[in-house]
Amino acid sequence: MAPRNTTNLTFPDLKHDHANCIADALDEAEGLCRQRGVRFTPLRRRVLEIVWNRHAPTGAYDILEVLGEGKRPAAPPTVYRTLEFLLENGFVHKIESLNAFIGCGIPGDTHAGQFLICGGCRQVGELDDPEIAELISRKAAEVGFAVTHPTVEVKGLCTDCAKTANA
Amino acid sequence: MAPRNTTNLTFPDLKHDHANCIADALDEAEGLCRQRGVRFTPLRRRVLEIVWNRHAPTGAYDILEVLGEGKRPAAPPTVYRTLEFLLENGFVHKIESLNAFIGCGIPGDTHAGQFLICGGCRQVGELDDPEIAELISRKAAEVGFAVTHPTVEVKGLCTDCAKTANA
DNA sequence: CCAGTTTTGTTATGTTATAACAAAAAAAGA
DNA sequence: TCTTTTTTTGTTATAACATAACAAAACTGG
Repeated sequence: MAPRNTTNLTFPDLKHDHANCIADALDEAEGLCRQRGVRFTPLRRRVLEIVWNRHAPTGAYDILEVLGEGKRPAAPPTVYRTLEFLLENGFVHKIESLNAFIGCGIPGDTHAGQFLICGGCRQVGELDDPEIAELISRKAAEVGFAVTHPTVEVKGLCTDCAKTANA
Repeated sequence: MAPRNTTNLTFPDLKHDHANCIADALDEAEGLCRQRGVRFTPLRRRVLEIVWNRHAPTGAYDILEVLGEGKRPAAPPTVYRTLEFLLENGFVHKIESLNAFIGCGIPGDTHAGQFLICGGCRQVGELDDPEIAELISRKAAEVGFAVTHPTVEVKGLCTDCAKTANA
């Protein structure tokens, strides 16, 4: 099985098998929906596919535009509702600082997500480090705060963009 | 000197001396502006005061409304520009997941901010733990990502709200 | 097939944010 | 001090992001 992109280790590898990575993500989502007894409708599949296609943070209105191609154009609530479903099921994450959505590399396991947002190429890598999550929860607990959803969004430069910046 | 609120340890203490905490924040900002050779204009002072007054995440349009009281109402760019200045100088933080702004408890030292967002009372505590920042930077570096701005926004319940929830 | 539920469509509107340019105020140089 | 330049603020318009409310359609379980 070809490696899915946006692993928990690094940035999307530009050399990866993109067609397969999308197909895998869709298959995985479908399986999880079946397990959970929720419906993976054509619309939901399509929206998830659009997000994975971009392989980068995608705004709701971008999705809307793609959805409309060919067919009668859709309205915002269609997309937002679908994204809500995909978020609840852990198939996408929302990047708050970008008002955008991205496919989750590790659905199934519900987690908050730790995102590395490159200011150069605008790509986002997902880091899911339990140590970070745990440290945050522990430090918060020390001041009496019970964490339910620890989100980390860090801005910086990915390897390639850092190289370019230095050159 | 009365304790400023939103410390780096806990939630805003409801018993703190609010009038002084605002005055201190304004004085501190004024001093830093002088040091830096930038202008702490009446508008900038006023916006920062409004944010501190709320002592909770404040939306740009909330600020706008307060600014307009009495005078001729201001327009959005006035507020956004002023917030931009306050952000650049580290006097306020933006909470991305709330699209809102909050006074920074430790201006002067530029830092990304780690926020504890209570889902009960909507208060936000600022935690500025160097260990967390460092761990994030280190883990990111391990995958070749150079962090410039590590932001943490965690949702959960503060001590009081957790108690209430259990009762 | 029927009743109930879930999903999607549709219209309208609310909320957050910025572009572009004009006016006013402050700083800097003569 | 007067003039030039820079910075800040005002103003108008619009872009970008998001949701409420209700109607229609599609699916589910009896």
